[in-house]
Amino acid sequence: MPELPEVETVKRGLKPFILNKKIVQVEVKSDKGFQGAEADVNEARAIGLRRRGKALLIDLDNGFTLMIHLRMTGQLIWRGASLSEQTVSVETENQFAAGHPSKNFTSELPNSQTRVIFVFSDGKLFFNDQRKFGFVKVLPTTEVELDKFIAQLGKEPWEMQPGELFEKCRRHARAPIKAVLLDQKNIAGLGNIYADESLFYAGVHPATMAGALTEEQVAKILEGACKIMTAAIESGGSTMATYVRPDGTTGDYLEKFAQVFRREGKKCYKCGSVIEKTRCAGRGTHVCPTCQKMPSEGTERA
DNA sequence: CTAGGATCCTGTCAGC
DNA sequence: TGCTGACAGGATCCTA
Repeated sequence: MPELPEVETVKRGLKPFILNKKIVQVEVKSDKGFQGAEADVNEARAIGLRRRGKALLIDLDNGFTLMIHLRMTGQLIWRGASLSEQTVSVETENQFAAGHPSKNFTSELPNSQTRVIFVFSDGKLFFNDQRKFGFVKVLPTTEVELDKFIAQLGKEPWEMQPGELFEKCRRHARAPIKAVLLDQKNIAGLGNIYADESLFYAGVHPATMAGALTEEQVAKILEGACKIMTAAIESGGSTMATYVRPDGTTGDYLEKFAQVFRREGKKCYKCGSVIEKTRCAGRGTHVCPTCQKMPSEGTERA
């Protein structure tokens, strides 16, 4: 799940716990989840946390940087002192959990999904991932911008002008607009949730060919992406606090802001029509059939 | 060059 | 209950 707002939430939430702290030891449980040399991390101090698109960057005081990508199901969980061997609740102090919401947020760690453990002097940072798509990569700080993923990344939504996104749409004129939004080379940070939500905001059907959109429509989509993601960050992205209900049961953090995502079969908040789930750009896609009109014949693509 | 599909991996859920 | 197939919030690689 982790898209831009979730990674930003991880960055902000983790900062007070690990900034200026020293990594005493790294325990790699899954080689696939750790690229680079452990020796370049041991005994290093975290001196800065940054984010580019969906990538989290932790700069160390020895000239190296940890690049962490959570992909679909990654999560970062901080447990202070001796909290790792026990279950915790939202009220527990000195803990923080964000990323893909799952029961790992509150359960004992490590568990079978733990890929890497960063041991600090006063706590542990767990990198968990149900599927092994996410990774931690150690690279020289000066080479972060040269990393293939970072180098190709499009602009952050807030730094992009509507005209630039419109130009991307013209470049990919025959692709559905949703595919254009999901391609990180065009614009950084949008994933399946925020692409669907931004398109609903703009009243644009996801299957509309990008080249058929007006500059005004593209501007509206970009405006939606910025507003929705800002609101998501302010409400805490996907953290334990937004995932665990007051009574302790776990739920869906999307309930708090999603207009269409995972709302198939339910009524549109705007017009009352039933939200539909279809497939577009190879992904599950949610639309309000009334608010997001299918373009006229010949301008669509399944 | 672009667009679209397969693919990495584990877990869950619907349907039989 | 147990099995099977579809699908899951990402990004890359391969093909046409």
